[in-house]
Amino acid sequence: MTDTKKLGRPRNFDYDEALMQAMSVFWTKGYDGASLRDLTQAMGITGPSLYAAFGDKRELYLKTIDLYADVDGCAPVVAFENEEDITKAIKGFLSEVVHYATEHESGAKGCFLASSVVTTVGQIEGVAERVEAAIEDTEKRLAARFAREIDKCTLPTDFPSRERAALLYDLRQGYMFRGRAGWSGERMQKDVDARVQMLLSY
Amino acid sequence: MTDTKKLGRPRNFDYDEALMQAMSVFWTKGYDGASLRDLTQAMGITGPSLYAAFGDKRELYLKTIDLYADVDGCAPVVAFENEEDITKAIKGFLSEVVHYATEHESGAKGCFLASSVVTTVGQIEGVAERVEAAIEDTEKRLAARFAREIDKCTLPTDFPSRERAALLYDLRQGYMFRGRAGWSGERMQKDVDARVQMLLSY
DNA sequence: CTGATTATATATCGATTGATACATAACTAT
DNA sequence: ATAGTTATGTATCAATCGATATATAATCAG
Repeated sequence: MTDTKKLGRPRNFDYDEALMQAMSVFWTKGYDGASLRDLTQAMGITGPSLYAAFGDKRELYLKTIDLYADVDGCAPVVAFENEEDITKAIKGFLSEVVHYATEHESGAKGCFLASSVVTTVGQIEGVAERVEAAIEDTEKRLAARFAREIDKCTLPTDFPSRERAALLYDLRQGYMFRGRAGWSGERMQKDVDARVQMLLSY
Repeated sequence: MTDTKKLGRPRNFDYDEALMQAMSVFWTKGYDGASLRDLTQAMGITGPSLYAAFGDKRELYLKTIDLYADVDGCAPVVAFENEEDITKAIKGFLSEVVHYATEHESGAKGCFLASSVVTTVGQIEGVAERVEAAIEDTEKRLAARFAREIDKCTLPTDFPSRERAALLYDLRQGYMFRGRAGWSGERMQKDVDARVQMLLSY
C-alpha cells in the first residue's frame, strides 16, 4: 500500500485542467505559434511552474497529444461503440464529428491532430508515432464495432469491416478539415444520411 | 503593346522557382516553424531580396498558398478531368492523390493545405478564405466531371454529382493525412479499387 | 520545533526572431 | 555620359523566443 500523500508544497493549480488549456492553445495556434507566454497565461501558471510540472515545451506538447488521443478526441468513437443499432451508431458518429469539428468548448475548430499536430510531424520527435498510433487505434475500434454487427448477424459475414472503418475515418477527417476551414455544422450535416446508407451498403 | 522590359537592375534569381522553394519550407515546417533563415537559405536569396520581391513573411506565405491552389496541388484534379473513362478517371485521381501524398518531389508529405496551412486558419489574415475557396473550387471541378458523365448518359440523370464530389474530396483528405502520418503509398493503394466502385454505385 | 522536499514568484539569461538602413551594383531611358 | 530605377550584400536592429537562477513559501516526517 503506497502512500498517496506527496511531500513538499502542494500545487495551487489543477494539473489536468492546465493540460487541457495547453491543448487548446496548441490546437488554436499550433506548436510553434504557441509561445510560452500564451501557454502560461492560458494555463494560469508561471513559467517555472510549467517547467516543473510538465517539462519543457516539447514534453508538454506530447502530453497534450496523449490527452487528446486518449480522452478528448475519441468522443465520437465512444458514441459509435455505445449505440447498439448500427445505423444509429454511424449517424451518431458522424453527427458527433460534425459537432466536434465546429462546436468544441475550447473554441478551437477541427481536430487537434488533423488541424495542428500534423504540421509538426517530422519536426518534433515523438509526434509521428503518436499520430500513426491514433489512426490505427481509432480504425481498430471502428472496425471492431462493425465486426460485432457481423456477430449479431445484422451484417453479412463478408462485410468489409476494415475497409468501412477506414472509410468512416476518412469521412471524419474530411469533416474535421471542413470545420477548421470554417464550414458550419448545418452545412456538413446535410449529407450525413446519404453517407450512413453508403457505409452500410453491400 | 506594352513594353515588357523592366527598369533597374534585374533579379538574379527565378521568382517562381524561389516561391516553390518557399512553399516547400512552409509545407515541411509550417508557417511559424519556418524561419526567415530557413526560407532565404532554401530560396537561395538574402533577406532584403526576399522582402523586396515578395513582401513580408505573411505575404510570401499567402503567395505560396496561391501557388499551391492554382498550380501544384491540383494535379490529381487535372488527371481526373482529362481522363474520359470515368472509372479510370476516379482510379487515376485516387492513385495520383496517394502518389502525391507520399512522393512529392519537394520531400514534403501530405497536402500543403491539409498538413500545414490549416494550422494557421484563424491566426493569419487571408488564410481562411483561401482554404475555403480551395475546397469549393476543387469540389466544383470534381462535380463538373461527374456531371459531364451524366451528359454522356453513362451515369443516370439522378446521379448525385455534388455528394460524390464531396466524398471524393474527403477521400483525398484522408489519404493526404495518412501520407503525412507516414503511411506508405502501397498500403493506401490497396483499397483504391473498392473505393472506385463505391463512388460509382447507385 | 527542525530538516527535507516541492512549488511559487521575480527577475533575467543568451539566442533567435522578423525586419530594415545603408551603400553599392546593374540595368534602362534620354 | 548622366539621371532614374531596381536589386543586392553587409551589417544590424529591437522584440520576442524558450528556458533558468535565485530566493521564498508551503507542506510533511521526525
